[in-house]
Amino acid sequence: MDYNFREIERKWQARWAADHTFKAVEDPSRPKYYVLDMFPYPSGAGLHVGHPLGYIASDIFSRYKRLKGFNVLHPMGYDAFGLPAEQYAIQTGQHPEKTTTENVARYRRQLDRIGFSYDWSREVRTCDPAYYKWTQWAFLKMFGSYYDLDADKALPIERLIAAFEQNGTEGVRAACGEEMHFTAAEWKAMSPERRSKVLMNWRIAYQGETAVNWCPVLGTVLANDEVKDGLSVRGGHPVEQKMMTQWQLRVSAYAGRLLESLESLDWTDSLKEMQRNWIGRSQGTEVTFEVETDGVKTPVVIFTTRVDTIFGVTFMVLAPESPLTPLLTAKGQKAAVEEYLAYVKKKTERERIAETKTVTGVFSGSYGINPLTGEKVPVWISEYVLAGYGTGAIMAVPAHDSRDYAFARKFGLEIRPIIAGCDVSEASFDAKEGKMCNSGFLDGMDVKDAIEAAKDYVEAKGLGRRKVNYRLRDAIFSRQRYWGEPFPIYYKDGIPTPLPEEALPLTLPEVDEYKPTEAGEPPLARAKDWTYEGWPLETSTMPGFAGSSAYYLRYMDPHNDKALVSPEADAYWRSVDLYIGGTEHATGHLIYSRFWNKFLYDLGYVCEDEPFRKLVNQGMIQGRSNFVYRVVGTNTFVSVGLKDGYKTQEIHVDVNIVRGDRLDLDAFRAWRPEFADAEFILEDGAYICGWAIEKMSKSMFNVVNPDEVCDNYGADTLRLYEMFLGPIEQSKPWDTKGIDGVSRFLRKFWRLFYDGDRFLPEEGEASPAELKALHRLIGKEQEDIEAFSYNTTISAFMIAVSELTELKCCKRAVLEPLVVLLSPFAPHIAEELWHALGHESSVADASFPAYNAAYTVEDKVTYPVSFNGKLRFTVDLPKSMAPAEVEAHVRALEQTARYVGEQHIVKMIVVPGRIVNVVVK
RNA sequence: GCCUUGGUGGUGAAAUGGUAGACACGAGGGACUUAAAAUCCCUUGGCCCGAAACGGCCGUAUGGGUUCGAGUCCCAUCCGAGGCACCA
Repeated sequence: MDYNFREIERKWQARWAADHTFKAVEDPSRPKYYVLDMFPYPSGAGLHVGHPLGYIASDIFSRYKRLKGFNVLHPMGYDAFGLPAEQYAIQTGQHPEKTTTENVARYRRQLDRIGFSYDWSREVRTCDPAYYKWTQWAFLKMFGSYYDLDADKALPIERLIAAFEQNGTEGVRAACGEEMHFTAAEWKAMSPERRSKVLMNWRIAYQGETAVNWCPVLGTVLANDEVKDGLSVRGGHPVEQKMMTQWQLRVSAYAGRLLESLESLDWTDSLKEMQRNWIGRSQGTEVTFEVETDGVKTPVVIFTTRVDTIFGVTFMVLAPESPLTPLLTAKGQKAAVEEYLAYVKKKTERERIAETKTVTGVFSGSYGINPLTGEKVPVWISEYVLAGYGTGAIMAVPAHDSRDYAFARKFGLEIRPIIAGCDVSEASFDAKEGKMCNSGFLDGMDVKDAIEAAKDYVEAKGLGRRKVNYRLRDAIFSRQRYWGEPFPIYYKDGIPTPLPEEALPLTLPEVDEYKPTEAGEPPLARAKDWTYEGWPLETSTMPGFAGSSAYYLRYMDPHNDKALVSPEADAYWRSVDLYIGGTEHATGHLIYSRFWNKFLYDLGYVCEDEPFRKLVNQGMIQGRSNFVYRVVGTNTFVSVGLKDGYKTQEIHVDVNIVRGDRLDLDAFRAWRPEFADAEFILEDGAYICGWAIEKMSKSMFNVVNPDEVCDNYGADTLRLYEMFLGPIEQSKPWDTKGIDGVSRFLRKFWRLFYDGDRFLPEEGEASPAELKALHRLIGKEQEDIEAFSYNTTISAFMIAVSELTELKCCKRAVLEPLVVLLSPFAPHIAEELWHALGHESSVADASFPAYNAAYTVEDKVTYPVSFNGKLRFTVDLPKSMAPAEVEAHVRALEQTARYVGEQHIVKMIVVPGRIVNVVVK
């Protein structure tokens, strides 16, 4: 019997599905392990070989953990709401649900061929009303909560309202948009509209006006992580800043906790660092400057991390969008300021980024008073100060801040150094080192000490206070699009009002077109009767990250229609033990999910504070493109090695008709009609293609479909090969050159069991050499899988199989454990052989063989080693070593021992005349 | 500019501070075969000596350092990848 992978794989995939082999059931008597992949967006293009890289890695780990006795939860689903399906719908008029369903079916077919151990009974789709009911539910909970700074967690908004009724804002410490103060009497006197507006200042999900990223081409706002270099991540369309009223999530309230608990996570340092930067904690001071405008005084709070440089302040700067800007514009400067504001406003975000080096600004006509020196300094307005960070106003110290320096140089403002001996003739001196000067009471202090001393001073004198700022902004949560979750909000007398929980899910209505209305309203405004009890419903929808923020919780209890997840299921599965996915979600999904989870944790719906314990980032698989070279003006193609002799045109050729850079000539002629009569200039009888590493994409003809690899080599070979390619965290090009190696390995493995039709395994005792090969592999595999070093595990496998082949091993006692060891990597062939060995149940239910170190130790003899006439230590040497060699070794050891001195040498490995390994206790 | 990474044969890559290049691909040579496929064996970092060797020298981006011993640790430099970027 030959290794017929097509038949074997088809057979076992059908069996696993029919037997529900991988169905996970809560079982408190067994330890759980939750392995999760980042669920895919089912695009129209289908899977390419890059997608399954992470899925294969997690599948191997799942199967391994299962063999180790864990009750493994390994689910899969689809992030099915999103822009591409909607753009397609706008173009074709097809309902996005239709294309999404088709794409999902195609993904599923492709995934099934690779033999994953998913529990498909737990599949979720974010666009399914039974699923998004819980996305809407969470939104309602956020709408109904505020963040209490004393409790340091989210609490029901009713508690805040009760506090307002008692004492107004007095004594309330809670995360909010702007500082607000009112008494209980004032609160009670407010109209319902006013109260609704005021509460928005505290709600965790709230409606508020902010500068948003508006993308005119997509007709929607975008979150910060959906914009890169001033262009939308999806589609690459220009994005501009615009003030708009939008739904937002108060993620900023969780900035401190998101930062702190990062420490406890088993994620890579680089990913944690990315999140740290994104959250951007900075410790500084808020200081109040009196600003005088046409004789009127206004207190202006500025934020700085360097109060110690306050004696070097020579001007102040306001953000153009700051609400203070009109207030602080003096009459005489009004025209100039307005002109500048108009100039800033018409710039797109992209232009703003492109021109960061151009310094612009305008004088406001006001003067601020330095609270420490009483000195008057001019107040300027410039776009280099951001309205959204700190207080939107700064004190400028050009001598010690490079941005202030550039501004001062441009507008001829004074540059006053306050650190002794620094040179500011060419650039600012930003370093926090040196001795203070020109700084009153700080003079002579070291800069590091001055920072603290200045903070203490400012606080003691009541001029300001210490303040921690975060860069992390609230997430804009509405999109003016069709294909997303509708908000469970209606407008009663114009007041945003939550739908009752019983009304969920609020399902997406049918519309005649998927475009915005003529009036510029979102597509949902086209829906007939989009109302609740006669009142209009919200017409925007939620963004992509809404549905993906808590999907890992839904897998724990996917069919529950009473709760997102039952307390029992949550208490059993708790959180994801291993999460595998790409780094591209570092500042999006992975922040939102953590926020969402912490919120649910605060309200007591989940028992773990963090969703993803361990996270592994798989690298990307790039494409390896191939080229042919057409001699210009002909239909003749010249092989790469000879192309320099001709004038040629480089043409991408489909990598699927190239093997090992050799072009399949007939397939090439059949590929395109215009190449049907192509002629070739060969080298060494073959046409060799050129190549380059590029992104895997249709237009480069370098997309390799996993289906084709499964057809030609089998799923087991695909799995093994993708893992053998290199460490999973690393990006690497897909190159089919090496695939024959693993394919050969599997056939060799098969031949340990079958010689033609003869089934070889037999009873009887295994030889020491055979056991040694087996146990070395067991030890190595355990160690490597835990470290996600799958490529070295596979190498160890190849060595073991070569050894056993050479030993002509046919002992069941060796071969049977070998099948179990292989099963996480190549489950189909393992299952087939496992059943051939007479087992009824799946190899997935076998247990991982126990490692016995005794078999791997070589025969050794212990020799005493002495120097200076005293016995110092012993050394193990192979039994087979000749006496003369032993003598040489012992002398070498003595020499080394002299260096090592009195320390005790535990182990030493020696080759003739040379010490190789000394282990010192 | 800042942060995080990485730099090892023709290629993908291995190496708790201890014989660098395991394993695999490719290449070259050979066996089996009418032939091919499949399979198996040998060689394969560079240079040198030699009839042969279990011979010698040089090699992990570059330059220093720590160590009995450095691909691995420390410092500086160069190059690549990813992230952030007027965040005061």
